[in-house]
Amino acid sequence: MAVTGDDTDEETELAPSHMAAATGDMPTYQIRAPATALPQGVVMAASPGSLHSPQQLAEEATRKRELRLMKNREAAKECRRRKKEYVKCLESRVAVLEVQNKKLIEELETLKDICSPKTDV
DNA sequence: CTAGGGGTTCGTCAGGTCCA
DNA sequence: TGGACCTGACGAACCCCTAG
Repeated sequence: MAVTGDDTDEETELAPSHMAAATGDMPTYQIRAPATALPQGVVMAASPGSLHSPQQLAEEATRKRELRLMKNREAAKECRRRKKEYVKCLESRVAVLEVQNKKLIEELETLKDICSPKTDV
């Protein structure tokens, strides 16, 4: 996300969405992706109807768990990537606002100089 | 050289929200 | 309401730096 000099748009794609998740005051910064592509190598389950023996059931449970862990692993990576991006975005915004603030302070000082009564020396 | 402290990254779990 | 998804929290592994 390129942040240009005086870019002050209020609604970036990373703007905090609906609410603070779970515990906190930290805003969320996610956009629900419409679809998640399965990582390579993932084989979808056989139809449940084809399972018979306890061993097959156990294998299916194991396979489901591994699939879940893999998906969560990918989700965690994506979540961290978005968070980094969000933090970068905030930092850029801070930089922009600091520049703005500095300019305003300078302007204020200039106006004060102009408006204040002169003191003779 | 090495113990250990601080920082980063990663995988996992738990608990929350969202949606069919 | 159950399953999918998201994310904070936590611990482990790793790296780098520094004092002794």
